[in-house]
Amino acid sequence: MTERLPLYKSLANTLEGRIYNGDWPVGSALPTEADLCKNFQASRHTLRHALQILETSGLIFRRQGAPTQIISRQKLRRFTQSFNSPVDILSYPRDTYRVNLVEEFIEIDKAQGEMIGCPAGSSWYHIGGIRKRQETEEIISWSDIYILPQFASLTTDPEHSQVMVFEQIEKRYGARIERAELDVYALAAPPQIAEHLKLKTSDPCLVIIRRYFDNQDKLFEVTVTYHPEKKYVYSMEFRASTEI
Amino acid sequence: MTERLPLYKSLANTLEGRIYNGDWPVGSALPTEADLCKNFQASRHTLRHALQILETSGLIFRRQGAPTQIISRQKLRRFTQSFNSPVDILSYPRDTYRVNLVEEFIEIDKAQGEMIGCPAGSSWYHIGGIRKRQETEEIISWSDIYILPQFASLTTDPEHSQVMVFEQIEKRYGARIERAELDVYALAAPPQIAEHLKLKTSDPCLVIIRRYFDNQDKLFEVTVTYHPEKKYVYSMEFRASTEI
DNA sequence: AATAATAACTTGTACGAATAACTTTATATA
DNA sequence: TATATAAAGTTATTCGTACAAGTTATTATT
Repeated sequence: MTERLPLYKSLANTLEGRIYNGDWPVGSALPTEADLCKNFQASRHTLRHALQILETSGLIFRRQGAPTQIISRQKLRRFTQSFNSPVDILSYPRDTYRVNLVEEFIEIDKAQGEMIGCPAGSSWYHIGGIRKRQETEEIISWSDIYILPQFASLTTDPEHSQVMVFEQIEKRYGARIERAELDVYALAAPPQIAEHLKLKTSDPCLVIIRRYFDNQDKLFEVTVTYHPEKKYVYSMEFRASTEI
Repeated sequence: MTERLPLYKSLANTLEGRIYNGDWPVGSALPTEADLCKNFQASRHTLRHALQILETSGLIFRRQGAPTQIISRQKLRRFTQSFNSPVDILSYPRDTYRVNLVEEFIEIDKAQGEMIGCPAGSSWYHIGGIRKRQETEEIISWSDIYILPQFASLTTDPEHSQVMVFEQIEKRYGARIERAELDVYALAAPPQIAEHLKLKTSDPCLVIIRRYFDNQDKLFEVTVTYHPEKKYVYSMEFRASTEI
């Protein structure tokens, strides 16, 4: 049961404990590698292996030439949700498809700008349409998709209705999603939307706004979707992890 | 501009390229460390540093004694959302507080079981109440909190109304959240809830269900919150990362 | 006194070597 | 043939040394 740990791991544990214990307070510097080697009777190689573990745990910060700094007293417990693809962020079933009913170049007014998160007066290409389930033809949602005007031509792509718009942008224009924002709230269905979704006005809707930013942090696509009550549940899972 | 990379990094890049190129297909084994050292004219130490980078990138899998396996052709692009504390998953403003209006031991019926995600007939302690903003006394939400019966006594804690229930459970009973599920959907306010939130029945509500699991994957708390239209927006941000 | 050059110190990179621990293959034993 | 043992091969750990590169403190210069 008493598994013998390798020296570098045991050293890492010891140092972690000493830091947690406050022997070297946050903000102060760790002793030099040479000193630690002497104190713990370990080779520099072994000691550095241990320090590397503390570094990836987020306890210390190292910079060539400068003393090692203590930056945290304990490993953070983080809760992470992760996806391998932006498609999973959307989590739409694959057996659905989109039907475009509106396509137009527009200039955003003040109210729209606040909703989608861009300055009033900016120009976008607007695609409005519904999403249906392939088998039952059931209407799942209404979506307003706003993309930069230079991407307008992608609606002529033959596979347009089957593929997510940001996937087309990534493929055809080389833009890469670096960051995405997601807002979720409940709203009484506005008259136009209600009509398309075959609802009564004031029926509850789940509104999901997604904003996609590229590697220059420039907003290049916004989608606003309206889901009728009970037709859609947005689900997520979070996990604790001690990795940095 | 041509920054000279250290040998181990350059080696890592080269190997990454060769793997991407298919020189060693996924599932096959990388040449031994000794062979790679000979081919690339590097010391074993340097080579292993490079391999470690590939390992944390998720390209190779290493096991003492066995040959190194190729497990992926390229670094995954993952989208992650991470928090330092479960409180941030909730993302409630800190200037709010909870007022309990119902406290009771209950047995879950079928409909409740489906909603909160536990078997019908199981026993829980139910806390029902509203959340108010500290300054304006504005009502933000109604919440139903379901906890295991053995945790019932925590409602007597003096700081109960100011602290999240799972925080109390973590502190007093030592249970740790290992995993959390989150469901979000829109719903017309049920009569009782509407009354507490001072809404009309059928006014739209945002329903958020959270399920907390411990390290044995046992469900130990479920909260169901109802937010009136426009009072609450659930926001998230995702980032691309090439770290594993 | 302010600035530039130098020295001292600290971490990063890179080499070499030996042994331990683990896996797989080959061999011997029942 | 099936099982246990031994051998060979591979990665893991640990020591050592030297120099490079970056940071900080000291000294020299203006």
